[in-house]
Amino acid sequence: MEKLTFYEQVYQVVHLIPSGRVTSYGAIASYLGTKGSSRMVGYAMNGVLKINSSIPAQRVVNRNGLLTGKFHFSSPELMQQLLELEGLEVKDDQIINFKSVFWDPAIELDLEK
DNA sequence: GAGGTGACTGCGA
DNA sequence: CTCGCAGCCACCT
Repeated sequence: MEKLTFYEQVYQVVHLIPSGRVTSYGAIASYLGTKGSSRMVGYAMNGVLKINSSIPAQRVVNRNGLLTGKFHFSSPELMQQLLELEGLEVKDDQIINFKSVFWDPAIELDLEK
């Protein structure tokens, strides 16, 4: 793990997000060590989506639980639809009970350690 | 090599 | 409460 770009690192973490859970860009950034650059996570997703559209990017939202990046999907409504299919509640582009479904890689992945 | 961009975040007014 | 500004860093042209 040295030649991997930020995109690939983000890709792996996002891919590890369990169904029905969501995380924030800041959480991923913090886990990757670049906590100061939460923007890079979102930027990475944009690039990763182009090379691999199978990534559950709908599980990645901003720290408010708001679907900020929904417009980057095939359709803006697709992101909310995917989240609802996973059992999440979305209202006004915002995830209901967000903290209850929040999945922090820095905690969940570091738990076994 | 340098400049521009961005799916964020936190703090101040 | 809402709105605005600055910092942050990797990737692309």
